[in-house]
Amino acid sequence: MSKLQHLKERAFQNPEVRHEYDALAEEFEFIDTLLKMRTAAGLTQDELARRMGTQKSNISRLEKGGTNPSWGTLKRYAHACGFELSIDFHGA
Amino acid sequence: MSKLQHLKERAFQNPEVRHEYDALAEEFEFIDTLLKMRTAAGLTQDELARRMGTQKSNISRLEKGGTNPSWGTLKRYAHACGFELSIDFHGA
DNA sequence: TTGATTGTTATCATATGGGATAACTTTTAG
DNA sequence: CTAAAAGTTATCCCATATGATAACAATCAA
Repeated sequence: MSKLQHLKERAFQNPEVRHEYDALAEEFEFIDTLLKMRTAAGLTQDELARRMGTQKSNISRLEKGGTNPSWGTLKRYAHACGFELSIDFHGA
Repeated sequence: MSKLQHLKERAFQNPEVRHEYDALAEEFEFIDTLLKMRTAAGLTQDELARRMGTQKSNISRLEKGGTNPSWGTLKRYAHACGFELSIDFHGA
């Protein structure tokens, strides 16, 4: 195992660290999903914004993370990219 | 085809009607997902509310629909039920 | 029936999501 | 290099999601 791996494991012993890490990982994945949709649709932020009836700055804000978008906003984002969105839950 | 089916098809010619219908269907499915999580966890609204650090009245409001909850709220709901939540998109 | 549990509704206060605008930085094409 | 396109950041404003409390209705067991 690499030294880095070792440090990581040690750090993960701390629940605070672990939780923070997981939260970040989730957010990355979340943003990645948005970006995948937009790039799959071949749209710029500006074009997407227009389709959603909003401004590119707001799209950027969304895609930079750190916010807590509503389900409605996410659906509109998806629709503007030509997709449907669904939630599903799975055992923790 | 039943008379009812026939009426339905006629009504669906109207895009307004169609859209409204789809929106309702989506919301039903959405609420159903929430309910499925809570019942799977065997929780009452009150118990769930306590786990989420809120009130049962707010849970009821959520589950009655007509609102536009944030992604964060949905995740907290799921977590309180012992689930993880994920979004995925699929071709319209 | 009656009481307890569960869910609903109404209402208020507050935090924040999201719209709008403008200036700025980064990236890309010529 | 330079101009245009794409993305970012800051700010203001408003609508509304959500917390809190309380009274009410519905369900269910004893």
